[in-house]
This record gives sequence, C-alpha cells and structure tokens, in this order.
Amino acid sequence: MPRVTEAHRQARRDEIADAALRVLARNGVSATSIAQIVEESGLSAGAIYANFTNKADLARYIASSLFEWRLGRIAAAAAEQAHDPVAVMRVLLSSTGVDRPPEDLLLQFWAEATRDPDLKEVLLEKVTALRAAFAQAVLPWARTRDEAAPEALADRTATTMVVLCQGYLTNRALLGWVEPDQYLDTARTLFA
Amino acid sequence: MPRVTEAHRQARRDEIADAALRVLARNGVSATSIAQIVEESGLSAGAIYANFTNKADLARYIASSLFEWRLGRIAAAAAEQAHDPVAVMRVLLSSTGVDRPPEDLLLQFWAEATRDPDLKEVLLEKVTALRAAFAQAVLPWARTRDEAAPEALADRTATTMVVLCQGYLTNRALLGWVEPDQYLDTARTLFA
DNA sequence: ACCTGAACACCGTTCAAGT
DNA sequence: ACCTGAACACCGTTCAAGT
Repeated sequence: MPRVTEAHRQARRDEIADAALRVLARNGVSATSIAQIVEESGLSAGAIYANFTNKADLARYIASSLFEWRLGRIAAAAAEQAHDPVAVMRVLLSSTGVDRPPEDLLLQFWAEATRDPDLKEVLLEKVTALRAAFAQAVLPWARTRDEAAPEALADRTATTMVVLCQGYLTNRALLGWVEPDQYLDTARTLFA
Repeated sequence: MPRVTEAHRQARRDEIADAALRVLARNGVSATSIAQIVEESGLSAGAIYANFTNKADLARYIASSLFEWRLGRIAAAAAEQAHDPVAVMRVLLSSTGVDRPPEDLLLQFWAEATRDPDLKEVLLEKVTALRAAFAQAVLPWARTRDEAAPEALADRTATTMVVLCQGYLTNRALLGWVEPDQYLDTARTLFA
C-alpha cells in the first residue's frame, strides 16, 4: 500500500472520528447512532465500517485521543515549578480551555471500559502514563520527605493522586459540587 | 384500586427488577436488552411495559435500590464508634458482603445520569442523603476541631468525603489498583 | 384488570454493485 | 481501491386480541 494512500486513510479516520465526537458531545455515548455519524460526516455507513471494525472500535479511537489530551496537560503541569502533589493536582483539575473534552464523555467511556476489555486496555495504558507523569512531577517533593526511598514514595503518591483526581472529575461530571481549591483544601483538613 | 392489587403490582415490579438486575450484573447496562429481561423473568415484553414506562424507567428503579444499599452501609458506619472522617470512609470502602451490588453497575448508572435528567435526580437524592449521613457521623470530630462553627466544617468535610469515596470506587470498578487502607494512608501523607 | 406476542420503526453491520 | 446504500438480524416499544 503506497504512502499517499496510508495518509489518506488516516485522514479519513480522523474525519469520521471528528464527526463522531461532535455527535457524542451533543448526545452522549449511549444515544449516538451510526446513522447520526453518517449524517454528520456526510459519508456512508459502508465508509465508516471500511475504516473502523465496528462502533466499539470507533469509540475506542475517540476515547484514546480524549484521554491523550489530559495527559498533555499533566505533562505541562509537571514541567512547571510545582513539585508538591497538591499543587500538581491543582494545575490538572483547574485546567480549562476551549478544546477541553467533555468530562461526561470521559466518564461514560470509563464506565463502558468495565465491560469492554479492549477499551479497558486503552484506558489502562493512558492512566499508567498519567501515573508515571505524576510520579516524575512529585519526585523532588518525595526526596524532601523520604530520603531513603523517594521513588517508592513518589510511586505510591502518584497512584493516590490518580484516584483523587478521578474522584473529583467523576463528581464534577455529574454534580459539579466542589471547586478544585475547596476539594483540595478540605481534604487537607480532613487528613490532618 | 384495592390494596391487594397494589401489593401485587409492587411484587411484579420487584420480580421484573430482580430479573433485570441479574441480567445487568452479567452483561452490563449497554449490552442488556429487553428480550434478555423477558427471558430471565419468564414474563412478556408487554408485562414489563405495563409496570415500567420504558427501559430508562426500569434502570432508574434498579439504580435507586442499588445506591440505597450503600446508604444503609454508611448509616451503619455512622452508628459505630468511629467519628474521625478517615475512619468513617474506611468502614464504607472496606465493606463487603454477598449482597454487595456490583460497583461497575453503580459507575455505569452514574455515567448514564450525565445524560438522563430523571436518573440524575434520583442519584442526586441518594448522594445528598449520603452526604448528610457523613456530616452527622463526623460532627463529634468537627466539634473537637472547630468549636466556633462545627456544623459548617462537618458539611464541607462530608462533601469532600463523598468525592474521595467516589474516586476510590470509580477506580476500583475498573482497575482495582489500591486497597482502601493504602489509599487513605497515602492520601494522609500527601496532604500533610 | 392484566398479560401475550405479533407488528412497527429503528439499530448496528454486511456486501453486491458501482466508480 | 474505495464508496454507496439496500438488505439483514435484532433492538425498544406498542396495542389488538386474549384470559
């Protein structure tokens, strides 16, 4: 297969995925049909199935790119001055932007992954990368706290940071009860 | 409508809901069809639609009872000796039992609620009750920390406890990375 | 009064026919 | 080589006909 065709194929895949994401953002995962994606993309049902094996495969492609976006954010946060775990989480949770993927879609994909092993594998890969980025970001902090085994402390801390951020995002997607600052500050009081 | 008929109707609803829950636990929300519930219950499609307005209404009924179960747990935890927030969360997160509802179903309903206002209302009601139970449970602790406005501290703390527990359950439903004790202990280190 | 199950519009997916 | 869109099996929901 010549290179030009491969590039064209990738462009087609992204064209379909972009159209699908627009429909997903409007209607959510469970209420999005192939017919709607066909209409939004201006292509045909056959064209979608020539580029993705099925609807779950298309969803996986989209979910992967959405979680990738958040990974970019945390890498940026790690590069900033903050090395304290709470400060790093504050950057991630407070991050805004026009291109921010809808948090309820992340939650819907996360829930779907409990029943879709392939999707689970994709998200596990992303979360593992996120955890590694957290661990690297807080390593300087860990060195000031446990000079004997700072790497182990950073790893444990990174895992808990993932869980803490998940809780916040899960909550905000549905209820939006708490601002990041209140969440982190009250948590500090609670654990003191 | 005579009372006997009303009781019979309620029994029918629970018969259908119980059958549906068995299918849901096996296959998950998105892969469960009315046809499967018809087969599992031994009734007909018409009987289901005579007792629930549609599939979403049936799901709402089931989700409500599952979250109710967790509420019972936290009320029990509140009645125990523990008044420290971390100890109360430890009881909730470590609770086991044969009748424990599958956590991935809770997560799937939570995600669905971001697109279903009626389901959102049901879950909001349950979470508000959970938050109130938390607030009551930690009030003695709050009095030892802030004698001026212990109720306000208890409320803020309860909100954050909800978010912290959500994060843990969201994580465990898919990854199962962390034990409750490690999560709570490392969080303490992280915020110190 | 309640239940049955065939019928309906729509869903995800396929594949013969086109270009 | 890739796309189209009618066709297929199955989905959620309804409702005339039964008991």
